[in-house]
Amino acid sequence: MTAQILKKAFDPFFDAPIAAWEEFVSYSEPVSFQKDAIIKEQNTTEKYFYFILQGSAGLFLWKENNFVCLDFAFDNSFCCDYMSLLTKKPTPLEFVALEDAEMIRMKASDFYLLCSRSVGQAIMQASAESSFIEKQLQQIELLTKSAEERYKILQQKFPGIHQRIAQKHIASYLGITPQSLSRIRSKLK
Amino acid sequence: MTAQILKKAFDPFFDAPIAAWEEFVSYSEPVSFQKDAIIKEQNTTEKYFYFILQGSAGLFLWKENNFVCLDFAFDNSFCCDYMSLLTKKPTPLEFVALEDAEMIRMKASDFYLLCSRSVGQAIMQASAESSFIEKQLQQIELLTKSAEERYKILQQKFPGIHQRIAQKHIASYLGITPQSLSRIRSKLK
DNA sequence: TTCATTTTTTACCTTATGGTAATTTAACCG
DNA sequence: CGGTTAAATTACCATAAGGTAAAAAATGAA
Repeated sequence: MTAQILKKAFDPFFDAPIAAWEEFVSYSEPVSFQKDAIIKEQNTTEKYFYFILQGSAGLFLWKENNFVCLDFAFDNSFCCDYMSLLTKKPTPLEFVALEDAEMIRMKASDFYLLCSRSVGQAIMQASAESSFIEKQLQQIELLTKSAEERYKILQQKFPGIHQRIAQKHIASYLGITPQSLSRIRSKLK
Repeated sequence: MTAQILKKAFDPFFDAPIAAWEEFVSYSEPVSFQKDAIIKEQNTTEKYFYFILQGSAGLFLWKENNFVCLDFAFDNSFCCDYMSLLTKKPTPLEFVALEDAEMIRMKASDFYLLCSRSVGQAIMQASAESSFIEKQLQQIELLTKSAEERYKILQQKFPGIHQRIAQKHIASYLGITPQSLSRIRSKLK
């Protein structure tokens, strides 16, 4: 059952009772996307909060003539254009399926509702906090590590990412061009 | 009164009743720091949540042989090693006064207590959310803007920052060396 | 399978930024 | 106020990464 999957996925991070996850799932609906499907278009407001059961997705931003990836999300993680969901305003961010994906999702209005309920509220607070921490870690990597080091860290965080995600997306996430990542990779092996 | 200052500072971002800010202040104590005072040492756990009444502070990370600045905080803003406060674990981050500063602060235990109270809880949730959004904006700047553009954006965000903060700290925040920032500045004028 | 398209690799040169060091300027302190 | 220290500037060269382009490889569709 889906609530069990959620509880298992998040138990290492914070202890929410199974009832909280069951409430979470009760507000959610299943949804699936094909690879490259645009889940949320740029300059729109996020309407859903997603949990990936299987597959992967990425949050992108248009820069000059190509996309930059701000975040990868894989199986058993929350994802969405969180900035837009929180501000209830459109953002230039695009949310894209990077593989065929099975997700569950909750309407934004239900997300806000859960935020105000005692059970769901702890989950939402933890979600905001862990999102901040992840972002700060990304900032630290960008400011203190070389592109090569960032690539190694990404591989440790998501082993096998190179088998699932196009190299150009990984390169954009690292803040370099696909050519540079290709050079780094050939140097490493 | 301090609660008024807090309400006025945050009214543009979310509407908390004055009672919430009064509760916030009731848990807080005044504290002052001299320029360059280390408010929290690296590899310790954050014990307080601060609000700056006057002055400025920065969050730093040691990199090889110098410090990198992750965040600046000026008058009328919250600050602390938020990652450490949330995880209750030590971080390599150092929190430093960049000018003589007047702050109020709340013990971490009171911060967690307020998180669980209905009034304070909204503030804490908003704090986590806005911290995330700020971090994501920083990540976007690092990934999509040149050092020169990032410098211009920083000046717009904190007008007069150059009169208050050492250039080497600004350079480290931008992800470049003081020499590079000096070159950019001489090119701009 | 074959063809078309996209992605990755490689090469060549350019550019932005880093490293070292010396000089000038500013800040700090007695 | 002068003297010491730290910070900012400037110059020189080194290096990591970008831009363009072309070839090779992989992917996807018919």
